[in-house]
Amino acid sequence: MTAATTDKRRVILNAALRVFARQGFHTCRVSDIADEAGVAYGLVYHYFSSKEEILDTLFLDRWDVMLALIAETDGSDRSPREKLYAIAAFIVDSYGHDPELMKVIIVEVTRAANTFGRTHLAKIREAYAGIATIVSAAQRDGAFRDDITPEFAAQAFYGSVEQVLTGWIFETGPVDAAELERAKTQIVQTICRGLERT
Amino acid sequence: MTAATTDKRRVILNAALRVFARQGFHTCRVSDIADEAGVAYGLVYHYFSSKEEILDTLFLDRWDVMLALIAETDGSDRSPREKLYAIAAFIVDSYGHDPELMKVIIVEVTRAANTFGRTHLAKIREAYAGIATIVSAAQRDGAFRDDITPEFAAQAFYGSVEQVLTGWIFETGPVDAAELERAKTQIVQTICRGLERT
Amino acid sequence: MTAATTDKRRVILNAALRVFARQGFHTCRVSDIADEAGVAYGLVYHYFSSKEEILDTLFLDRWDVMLALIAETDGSDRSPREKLYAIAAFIVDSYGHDPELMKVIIVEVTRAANTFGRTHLAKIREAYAGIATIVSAAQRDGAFRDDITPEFAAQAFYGSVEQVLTGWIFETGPVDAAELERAKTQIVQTICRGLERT
Amino acid sequence: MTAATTDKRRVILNAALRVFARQGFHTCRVSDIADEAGVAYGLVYHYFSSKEEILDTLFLDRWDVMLALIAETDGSDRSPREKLYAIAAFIVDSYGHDPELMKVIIVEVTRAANTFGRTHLAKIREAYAGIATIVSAAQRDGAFRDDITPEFAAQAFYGSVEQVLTGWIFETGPVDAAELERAKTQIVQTICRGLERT
DNA sequence: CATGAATGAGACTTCATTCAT
DNA sequence: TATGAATGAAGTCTCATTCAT
Repeated sequence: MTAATTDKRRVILNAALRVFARQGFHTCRVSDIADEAGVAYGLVYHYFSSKEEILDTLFLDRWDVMLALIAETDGSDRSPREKLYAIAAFIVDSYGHDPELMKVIIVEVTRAANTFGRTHLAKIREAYAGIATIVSAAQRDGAFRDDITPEFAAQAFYGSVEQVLTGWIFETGPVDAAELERAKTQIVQTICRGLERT
Repeated sequence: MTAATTDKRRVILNAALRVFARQGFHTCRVSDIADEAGVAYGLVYHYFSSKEEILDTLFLDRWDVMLALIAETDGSDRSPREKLYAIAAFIVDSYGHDPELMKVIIVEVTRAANTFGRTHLAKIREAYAGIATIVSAAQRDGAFRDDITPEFAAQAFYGSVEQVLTGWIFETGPVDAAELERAKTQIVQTICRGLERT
Repeated sequence: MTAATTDKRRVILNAALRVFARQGFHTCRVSDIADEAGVAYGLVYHYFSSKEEILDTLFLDRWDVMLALIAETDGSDRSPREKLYAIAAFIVDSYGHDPELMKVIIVEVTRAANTFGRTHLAKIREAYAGIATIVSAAQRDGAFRDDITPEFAAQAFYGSVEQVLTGWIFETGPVDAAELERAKTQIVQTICRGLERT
Repeated sequence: MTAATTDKRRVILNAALRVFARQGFHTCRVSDIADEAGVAYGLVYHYFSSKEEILDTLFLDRWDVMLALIAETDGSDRSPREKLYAIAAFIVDSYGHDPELMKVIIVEVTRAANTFGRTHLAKIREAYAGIATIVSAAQRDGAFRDDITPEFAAQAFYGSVEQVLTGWIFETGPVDAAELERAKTQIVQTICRGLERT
């Protein structure tokens, strides 16, 4: 029996993810999480101080990985288009790999502006800022036009990506690999063509 | 005393809008709405069958206007870029006119996918479909390239607009007229350049 | 147009009867009565001071007729068995004639001991007392044995009658005339045979 | 400290019984039950899903004992009169032992035809049917006449018993043992004499 | 670590009654 | 008489969190 199997904290976190994805954060009860995890009610409070903290943990764990990816991409010497592709690919593949996690992050955090979005606004804006930095550099390099502000460009890029994921989230069936690839290409095509100097 | 002043239904609706914008739908109580409207608790239930129905009303009243605008735009003989500009302008100006209403619609409905977004999914998708129709026609006319699907183009366009509004919603101060104009232009610039055949 | 047709008080009373019979006193709303009567909400309060007073009126109007019948029967020179038959017949025929009224009286008043039964306890007991008086007289005459107290005899008699009506009330279909007759006979047969000196 | 003292479910059930008997089911609040039990409000809902379920439990627990008694009596080889005496004695003694419980069962369930009586109609009718079975057998044996249907006989018998208890329920003082005995005898005397072949 | 009983504040909704017109 | 908008008290049920074992 490995540590991963018995690490109750992890078990609870995974259970919470499934429950949040299925029922929504506000609609589910802490007992639903405990039931899904197969642990006693009170144990949830042994590992987390509140229901909210569980969601915070799920969000931050993943979001920080993305921020790191953006920072790393920004620092690399790829072309602007390749950089944006890398970011789009990361988000899209995240969905492909763990749709439930991305559903929870988008539906319950980044788009839940009155609750968690508020709490994590700074963190969320870091991502936009990172993308804007890439655009800004591309404008200095002459690769991108400068009639579009980097901030707006970042919003258009991130907004497009999130909208595509939102569409998938509310479709019934799973999304196949081909569709994931197509999405990455189309997002970058559309936005970069709109940004690039011809 | 005009009808508008005494129409309690309207008074309640306006009060609810302010309360939803300020506190959020889930966080506010029906009594907050009654207090804000200056009416008795029970009167809210005289005009609306539930707190939810008030939000539905606020959303549908405005959304239907937008769907009509999209349909009308689609039927007009303007260029694709002009059509998309008209839609972006409508949404952006809606925010300029009544930021609270747009905040509530975006935060509590279109982005609240687990609650009202679910209920109004079909209505929301009508908007995407309308935009896709415009793109599709532009592709047939040869104005737009056809390597981007109309559905994806609609998502990129609408996602960009909503993301811009979301940004404003969480800024502290009001948005000035110049910024509204700049947003319209930049959205259409970016997305249309990405879609147009060169 | 006759007075009976336009007497709104009567219209409301009849509507209330139907509504009480269908939905029950506690479950129905005053607005249900107004709707059924086809009058405005507030008019109900013009004629009656409360929902309760409507039920009181329905009950007392009928119950007083029964008390009069019992008193009259008691004063007549019929045999004890004929007297009890007259009372049983009156109650059973009341059901045959207006099942809704009897349903409301029994279900909402005489058997609703914690609410109206309490209010009208004295009135209800007058009926038992009247029956007991008949039994008592029969015992003095030697027609009935005296090992059963008149009070108990009255309870057995009235309890049997009410139980039979309760049975009908919760049957689905209407009760035919033959069954009404059979009930009268069987009640009087059973109880009187049990009371009569052989 | 015995289990009976600390079994909170039992404590709540007993408290509810007292509260229902005193204030009536519809008139009491769940908080009254919690207060009477000396527990927190929410604990009531930890053990019961609704106020209604508490009443159901009180009713069914006792009613099932009575149905068992009727079935057992029916199967025994006593005389019909002894059988009916056993049933009357059981119900009357139930009142002697726990008048509050019988009050609640009669007032709030068997005579509350529009609410719980409706829900438990089938259960209640089982009792009538059991009594009718006893009468029917007595008619086949020749002990009882057959000019009274078993169903009617059951109604007369049960109606008489319930009417006697209803009388006690609304008397002020407690009922002494002698009166309980007298009631059993008089019920069986009256009804059986009315049913027996002479 | 683990359990789940216990707590209690909080919110929606209902509806009898009043009242201005 | 007649209308129906307006009032507001009341009660059920939920559920995050605590705590004794």
